[in-house]
Amino acid sequence: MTKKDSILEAAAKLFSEKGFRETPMTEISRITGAAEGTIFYHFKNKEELFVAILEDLKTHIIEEFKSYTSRAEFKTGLDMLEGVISFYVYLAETMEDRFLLLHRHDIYELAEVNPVCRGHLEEIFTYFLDLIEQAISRGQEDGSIRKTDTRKMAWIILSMVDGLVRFNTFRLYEAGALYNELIESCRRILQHPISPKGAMNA
Amino acid sequence: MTKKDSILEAAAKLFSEKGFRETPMTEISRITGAAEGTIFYHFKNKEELFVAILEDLKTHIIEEFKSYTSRAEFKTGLDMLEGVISFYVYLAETMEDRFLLLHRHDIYELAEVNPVCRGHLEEIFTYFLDLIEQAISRGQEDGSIRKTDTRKMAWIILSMVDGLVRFNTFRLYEAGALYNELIESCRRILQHPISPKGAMNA
DNA sequence: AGTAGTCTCGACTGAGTACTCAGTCTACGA
DNA sequence: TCGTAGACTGAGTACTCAGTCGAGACTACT
Repeated sequence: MTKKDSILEAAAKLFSEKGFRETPMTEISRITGAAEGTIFYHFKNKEELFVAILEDLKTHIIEEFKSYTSRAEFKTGLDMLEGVISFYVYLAETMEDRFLLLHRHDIYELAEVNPVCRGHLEEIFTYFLDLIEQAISRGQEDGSIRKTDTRKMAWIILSMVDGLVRFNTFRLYEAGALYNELIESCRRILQHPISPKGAMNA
Repeated sequence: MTKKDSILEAAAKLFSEKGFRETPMTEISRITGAAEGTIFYHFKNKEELFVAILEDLKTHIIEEFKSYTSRAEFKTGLDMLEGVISFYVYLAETMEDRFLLLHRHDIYELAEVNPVCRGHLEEIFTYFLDLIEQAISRGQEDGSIRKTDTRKMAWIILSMVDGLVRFNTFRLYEAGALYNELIESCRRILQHPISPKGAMNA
């Protein structure tokens, strides 16, 4: 692993755990064994290092989702939705440290003044939303999901899932224990209301 | 208004807008007109000032909710739930600046090392959860809400509402536009599934 | 007027902090 | 063997910030 990579790795961990402002460059230097000058040799300043980390995270998350959706097979749109949600929860658990970055305020503050940062952030959320919307549309076609404004519903679902992940991250509640309720709730929000089984044709 | 009060007010605004670490004491001093020494006369250190602000926020939020629930009249548990949610959204909008404090990471980090801070934070969330749970229980008694684990459902509802408020705060989406969908979704999650109208007796 | 307690002031301290820069090291081609 | 380009170094710089301190103002009571 190159010095640059180890700087990225260590900084990602520290920025997630402690925050951007709270992480001194000296600590990144200490942990990686790279001199402080080396960090500034590779990254113009601290902010640019942060944005580089965010870009990596974006690429990684999107790749993970692409790999998942390409290998999974969904019978219905509702199945797809459940799959996507459970993969979101799974990913948030397995890469909790890096997901945490998305729940820090740092990133949203920087996004307000740094268009590159904002771009990456929007790409991540747009990707999630598109995926959810895609599942909803498909479900509306095959009859597994009732007719609604797909974008708005996608926002509602994402809010719920991400809100839960966030409570979990902050140790206010263990999201794992609510997983079944989460899926069940999504189903109730989107399914046809009439009967528990047997889809109604559109 | 006393110097102490104006310090509390200005610091609350700054901590919410810019964050704890990002707000220098000199700025609080500059805005209030109080000397730096005065701030440290009233508050032992920056952290104690932060906790004092959180305590005020807690008291204020809980009072607002108490006042609301005491003057509102709900026909059913489901009505009460809708009322509580809409009041949450309303409060998050009208006191957006102070609500923002609850969506910053600062507070959760401090809560991990400062038990007083943690106490206040838990009190706020416990209050919300209890209120939602109370509405659900009442709804289960009067038949407007189906039988489920009330605490778990309260978490789900809170996640959804708070997740949406958070997206709104971070300017990723305007929550107002999703208000109807939010209420509708809660209703779908909690109502009996069989028919759109006419409650089923327990 | 005298005094004690409360409150306010702001220059000052010293511990950090991001970033710089002059120079070293290493690999490799001529 | 030498020249050179790129990776790397770490002491140094300029600056920020939480917190201190000694002095003085205001108030209330004797």
